[in-house]
Amino acid sequence: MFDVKYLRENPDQARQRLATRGERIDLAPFAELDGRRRSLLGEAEALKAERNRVSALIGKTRDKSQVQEEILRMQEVSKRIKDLDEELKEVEGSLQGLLLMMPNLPHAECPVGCGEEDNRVLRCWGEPPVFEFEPKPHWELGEELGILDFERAGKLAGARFSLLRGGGARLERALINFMLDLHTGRHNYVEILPPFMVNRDTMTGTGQLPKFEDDLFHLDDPDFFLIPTAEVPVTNIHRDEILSAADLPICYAAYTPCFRKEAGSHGRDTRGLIRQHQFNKVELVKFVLPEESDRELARLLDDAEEVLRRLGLTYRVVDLCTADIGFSAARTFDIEVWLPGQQAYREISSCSNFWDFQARRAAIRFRRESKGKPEFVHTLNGSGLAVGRTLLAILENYQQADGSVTIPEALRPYMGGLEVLAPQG
RNA sequence: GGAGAGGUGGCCGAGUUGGCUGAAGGCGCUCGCCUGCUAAGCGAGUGUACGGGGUAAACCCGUACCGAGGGUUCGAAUCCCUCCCUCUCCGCCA
Repeated sequence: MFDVKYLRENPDQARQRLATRGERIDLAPFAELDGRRRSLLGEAEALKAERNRVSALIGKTRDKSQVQEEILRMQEVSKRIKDLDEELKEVEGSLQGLLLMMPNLPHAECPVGCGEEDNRVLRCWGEPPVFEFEPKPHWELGEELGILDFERAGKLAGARFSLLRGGGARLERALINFMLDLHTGRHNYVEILPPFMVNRDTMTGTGQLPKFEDDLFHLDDPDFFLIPTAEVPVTNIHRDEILSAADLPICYAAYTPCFRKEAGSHGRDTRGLIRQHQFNKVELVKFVLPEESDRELARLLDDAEEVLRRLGLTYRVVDLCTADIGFSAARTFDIEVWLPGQQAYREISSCSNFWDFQARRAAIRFRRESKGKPEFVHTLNGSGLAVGRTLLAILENYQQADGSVTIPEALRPYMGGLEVLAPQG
């Protein structure tokens, strides 16, 4: 969310920077509401000061008949205050609503562009494997191996669900453990296992609400949402807190399932594990000093890349342009893994720096010194990695001519020493 | 689900015949003094947000905040209502 003062003092700059996202934002309503708020506030507060003063006087007067006139006058003042407060509440509600719908400003170094085609490939790692045969897509491999069952998942739940079986289920579990062990053991993240359902405040803190409610699964009875990513509960861990600078950076790694409606992507990636209503992900989240956030993003990105390097999967890193970064992000790097079955790079991780955008919404602050003014932290997060997509990448990249799949070296300890997923596995 | 207890500042903990309590007291923390070092001791300070003033930092003024929201009242941490959360007992359950 925006700093109101920044918006008040630099409306042109804000509009220009937002325009690079492809967002045309009219700041006139903001200026209007902001002005009204301040004038209402001024009047209401002056009256309250008056009332406080007179009420104290009335309190000190034993003989209330002497202040009868003042009491009557304060009755009127209180009525006026009530009216003003109601109007103020309305104005502040509109103002807040407006601010909550505005996306973050892009980072100054974020490439300016109009769409996906303007994203910049920063680097590539590994070589796409060469096959002596026609590589299959993972859904064929998985079904032939008996480890992936989309048909029965459809019976149980519907489209965009999957069911893993035997070695497939184990591989998914192995990947989760492998990723968590790597990040907690070698990259110094603290493991978190958060709630998978959260309330509205939590969803608002990270930016999913109010704008993207349609993308979320919602429970009516208690007003809960299924998390679309661990970013949501984990970032909100420190909502409404003032941290000490000495505690920063705080780095968390969390495995959670993620639930997304995928509204608006009908017909896309309908086959296979790419786009599911429910998928597993290991997420990395950081709370850092503002001046460190660029560097911390580079580190977080490298921590996520390390998973792919250890698994021997070919990937590239893409610097998303202003038109392609998410609502809350100021800068985003995607990691895309090579999928032989589709002859394409596909996103497997998205690592973002949110600056103080989420911190403002969620009131996550820190103090440099014990007497210092609280400042907003910068929050970062990235997938490390999307587990289902990692599993499918392994299936496609490690497939053999006979339809079996070799288990990457690094995962074997997590697979009870298993080296190959063979048919009927 | 049933019965009861409770939610106050970083923490503990006063405050329920409404009024000068942003909030006693203690702990913690910060600065200064003292001290051979440490500890103890002494003194001072120690919330946040918003609005206004100040070129600005400092600072000053005002308003709000005692789980959340509403009500009563000239005035509410204190009274009333609704909700949320925590704890205890019973039931149920992994």
